[in-house]
Formats: sequence, structure tokens, C-alpha cells
Amino acid sequence: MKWEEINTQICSIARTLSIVGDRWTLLIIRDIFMGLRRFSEIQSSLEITKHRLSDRLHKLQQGGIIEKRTVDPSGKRFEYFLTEKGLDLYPVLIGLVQWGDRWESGQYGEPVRYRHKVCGELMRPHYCCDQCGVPLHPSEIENCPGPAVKKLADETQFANLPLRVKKLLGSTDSR
Amino acid sequence: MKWEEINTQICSIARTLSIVGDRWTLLIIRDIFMGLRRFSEIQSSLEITKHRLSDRLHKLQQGGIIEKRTVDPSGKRFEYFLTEKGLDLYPVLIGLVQWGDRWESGQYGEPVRYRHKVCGELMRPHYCCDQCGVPLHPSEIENCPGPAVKKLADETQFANLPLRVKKLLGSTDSR
DNA sequence: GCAATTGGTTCCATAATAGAACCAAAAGTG
DNA sequence: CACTTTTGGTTCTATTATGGAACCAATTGC
Repeated sequence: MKWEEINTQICSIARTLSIVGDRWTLLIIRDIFMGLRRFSEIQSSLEITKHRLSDRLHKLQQGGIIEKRTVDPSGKRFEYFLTEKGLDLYPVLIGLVQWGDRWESGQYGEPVRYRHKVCGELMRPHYCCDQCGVPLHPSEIENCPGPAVKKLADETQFANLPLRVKKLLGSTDSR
Repeated sequence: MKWEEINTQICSIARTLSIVGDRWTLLIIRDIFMGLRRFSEIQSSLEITKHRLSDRLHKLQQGGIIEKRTVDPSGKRFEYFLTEKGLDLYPVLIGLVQWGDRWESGQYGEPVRYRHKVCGELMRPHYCCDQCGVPLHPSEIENCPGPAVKKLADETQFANLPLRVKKLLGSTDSR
């Protein structure tokens, strides 16, 4: 299977990575979250080549992650903004930051710390259950077949999945 | 800048991606989380070529994400397990799943749903502040310079950062 | 004992990336 | 206004990464 075909997998991780899993893409999104708007700002921040940045920005537009707005009357100067779909990638970035802070900060410690304006404290984000509010632990999460799997149960795509994978879709093993 | 040099950036996202940001890597980690252990299981799950999988597994071992254990007396059959460092990537996967569920499920809906064993309900994970427990919103998070930035303030690496980036490191703009 | 499976490696063709040069339009400068 | 710089790219070429297939030795299943 080629990388460009991974979005054919019945898996939300694969589908997400097919859009933002390319080299540089999440770093470009990071820069726009940080407030960078112009082509040249992002290019100098990442020191990425121009045609690579150009390519990635086009793909992100096609994917509905960012929006290109003209910012002058002539219509030849642009700024890039995150759409709602793009802004919703914030938890992914938080996850990457947290892991890097913990495991790859090296001798100097974390580059950036985060203060929660609501309570005023320095904090670390952690995942909670939206039903009961309790912090989540991997071993306390059970996978259940979702609507997609149910509907596809009789169709070729699912029928061809290895038995092992079918089992896992309904299993509780998340180690 | 080349991709392999991104871990020189003073940024936890860049550092994390330098380890797990390659094609296939996060999908391999997903498979191990799902309970796949053997080379051949992962290979047939992803339909990735063998030498690519081999290369990725070596890199993940070097990065301390996975551990290769012999499972037979002859010492020629192996299984791959996540280390503590690898298990700690769970929130990153949750983030990717959630986004894919919301934005890329297509006509069939989510592939998998999640039940919280503690409360018994189907749920969606969401990020909360570990200090006050309130659900986080991007606009309510303020970036503060962390220890790394403070220590590097006089050193070349930081001195060479564009002024704009220095400002942003201490700013509150996270749209 | 023999075939199939496992866990790879090697070789080659194709696709992605990095670096540099180039360019036209817009904006800043005197 | 003339001139230089900046912006936002595109094109070209060399290098690196990836995909597909063949190959192989050791182990397992029958």
C-alpha cells in the first residue's frame, strides 16, 4: 500500500494522518496557531523551501484546514487562517507538545509553559471523560464497533479485514 | 532546513515529530496499541513493505518507544512492545482519532466508539486543566517562556530567532 | 522429511524533498 | 518619479525516501 492510499483504511487515525501526516504539515499548522499569517513568515520560521511550503498550503486549503484571504485591495497579498476544521486540531498539537515536553526536553526543560487563564495556574492539559469528568487511563477505555463498522459488516472492505483485526475492533485490549 | 534537522528547533512539537512524524510511524504505534505484536502482523495490517517496516521499527527502538523481546527459547522469534515512553503517546492517538471521527468519517460515521469503563458510558475524551479541572479552550491558554527559553536567552540559538518568534513565545495569541 | 511461515535483506524504479536560480508584481525609499 | 527590496511564488536539478519484487536462512507446521 502506498502512503496516499492510507485514507482507504477504516481508521480515523489513518484518515487524519492522510491529511496532516506529511512532513512539515503539522509544523505549518503550529505556526498559524502561533499567529503567523504570511507565506514569508512561515517560510522563514521553518526554513522550509518555498515550493514545499507552497505545495503544503495548497493541500491544506484543499483539505479545508486553512483559508487564504486577500489582505490588500489589489488582491495580490494573502494571509492564511485556520478554518473551524483547522482550529479543531488544537488537541493534536497539545498531545504532541506534552509528549515532547516530557520525553524530549533534554537538559534545558520545556520550551514553553502554559497558564490557564480561567484559574490562573500553570497547568498541563490531560484527557477526561466528557460523561463523568474523570481523567482517562488507556486501560479503562473499551473499544466498541462504531456505525461505520456496523454498516460495512457485509461489504467487501470489511469482509477482507483479517479476523484478528475484526476481533480487536471489539476487544478491550488497549495496551 | 532538512526534515532530519527539525529537532534542533526549540519546540516540543518539532521534537516529537522528529521521532514519530515520519510516514507510517504513528500507524505502527497504533497497531501495537491495538495488540499487534509480531512483525508479520503489523506488516499485513498496514500492507507496508517489509524493509520500510524494518526501518521504522529500528528507529522506534532507538528512540526508546518500543522494545523488541524474544518470545522463544531459540531467540529468533520476536515481539514488539511499547515502553512507558511509547505508552505515553496514547493522548496523541486520541487526538488524531477524535479529529478524524469528527471531520473525516464520511457517510458511514465513526469506525470505533469508546466506552469509559469507570462510568460505563460511551464518551469522547476532552482536554481539561489538571489544576482546576475545567475543560480547556485554546483562547484560555496563555503561553509563558519555559525554563529552556530562559536558559537559552543569552545563547546563540535563541539570539538568532526572529524577533517575531521571541514575541510570540511570550504572547497570548493562540488563534 | 517437506512445505509454509517468519523475519528479515538486497536490488531497482519511481516519487518526494532540498537547494538554488529565476521572475513578475507590489511595496518601500529618496 | 526612479530605484531597490520584499513578497509570493515557479522551474530546474541533484539527492533522498519510498514501493515492489526477488531472495534467503532459520523456524514452524504437517
